[in-house]
Amino acid sequence: CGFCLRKRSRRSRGVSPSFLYRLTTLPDMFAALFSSPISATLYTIMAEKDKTRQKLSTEPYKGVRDFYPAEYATLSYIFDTWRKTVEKVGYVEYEASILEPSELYKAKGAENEEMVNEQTYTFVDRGEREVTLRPEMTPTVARMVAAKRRELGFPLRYYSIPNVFRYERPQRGRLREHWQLNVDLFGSHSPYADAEIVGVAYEIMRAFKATEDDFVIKVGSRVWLDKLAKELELDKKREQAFYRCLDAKGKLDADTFKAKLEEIGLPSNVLIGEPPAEIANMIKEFSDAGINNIVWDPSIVRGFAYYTGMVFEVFDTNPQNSRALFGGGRYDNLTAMFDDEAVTGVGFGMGDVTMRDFLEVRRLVPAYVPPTQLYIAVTSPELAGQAQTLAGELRQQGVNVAVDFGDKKLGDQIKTASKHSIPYLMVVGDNELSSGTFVVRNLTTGEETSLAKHDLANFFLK
RNA sequence: GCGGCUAUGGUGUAACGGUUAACACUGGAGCUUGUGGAGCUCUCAAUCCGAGUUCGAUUCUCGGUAGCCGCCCCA
Repeated sequence: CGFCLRKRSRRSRGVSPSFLYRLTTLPDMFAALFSSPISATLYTIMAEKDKTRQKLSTEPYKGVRDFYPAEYATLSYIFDTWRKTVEKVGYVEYEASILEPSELYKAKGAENEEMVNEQTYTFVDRGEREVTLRPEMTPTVARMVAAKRRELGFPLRYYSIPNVFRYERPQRGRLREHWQLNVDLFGSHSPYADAEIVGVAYEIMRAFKATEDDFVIKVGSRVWLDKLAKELELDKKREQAFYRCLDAKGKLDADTFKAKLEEIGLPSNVLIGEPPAEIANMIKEFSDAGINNIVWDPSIVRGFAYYTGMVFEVFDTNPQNSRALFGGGRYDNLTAMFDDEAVTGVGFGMGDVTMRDFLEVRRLVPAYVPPTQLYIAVTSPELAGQAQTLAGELRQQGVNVAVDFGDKKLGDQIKTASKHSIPYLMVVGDNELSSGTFVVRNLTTGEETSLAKHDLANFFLK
């Protein structure tokens, strides 16, 4: 009854049941066969076998990413650009564990508790402690600053590139794990501190080779909004509805936005007004310095977060991606839950995912070049040892060299080098070893350079 | 948490409900005794999971799961 098993067998040899069925027109016979004890037993055995053969999925966990070298190089490029830019302005890097006690995120009230329960990775450890994978870095850095407030020295310029986790449904630009540059300037109320942070955001965009036309930084003010709310005599509920409406503004067309405002009982011209003097001054100074894509926009609120002063968001000017790339602002009471004396701060955070999307759309991601500079192909396995020795000498002189073991055909070895995007190839065989002259080939251009052994390292180090 | 679309080898695609699930690329072996992207030969490899309808399901229905897109949320 081979065909009983056909469906389960890996390679079907023989006749299919449906084909036989059409020939025979004897369904009863097959019904009998299928229900026979022997075939039923065999079927069960095969099914069991299939189960034990089941392989693990190669998919990464939901909402997280694997980074193969080329992708990791892009991530590293983003990190390097971040680091280079903020360190130029005096920011220094800190790090902490991804594990935090859950209280850290729940402390601010029931609303936060709900967020922790529903949108974080939280578990109980063996010591009955409730632990959360950090969903953001700000509480951590607030804790660190509060812990050593008296010895740190202000103004304090800190940055970090932590991976952060959130438990929610992945979608475009939002995964369950991402890396987030956090830049914070603690301990100064100066409007120049606000300006420095906005300026760093600007410089980061420029460091990624974005032009001023590619993005715009919109600056708003919670102080301005609070004053407005007071003038309009908004209660807490209407104020929240107002902010929510402002937050959604980017997604709405002008008429829908006006309608929403009217729903709350606000005039449609409610957002017309002059910026606070410090912000007007900041924008003017940027403009004087030749930077013209930083503008006043009172509709910027940055959600219901802890911001208390200047707030800003960086927008992609591409109409197809009109969402905010990232943003930040001033907060005044961040360390309040640890310490009586508040430490003020201004800062921002930006994620690697949105940054990568931005760069990809604008073709600003640099081409992948592996750290390996040279691949040595070997004409026979017997010469592998000598090739290793030569490679060792080159490494001593600072060249990154990978060596083939010579157990594949020369052509295939070259293919491997090419597949790995290694820029240069060199063949080591009897001829080269006896003559002491080696040919280095550029695998992109095909250009070959003949070099004596003692000139090899120089070729790569120049 | 809610909604829409999708799900076939590693990748990209194909298959009126009916023959052994096809093709290309990729991987492996070779044709080729030391020089890559070519050609040829051989080869590995798949219908997301579970029910249902049917003589028969990759195909139709339902449920689950996953991916993408949107909503909610966005610290």
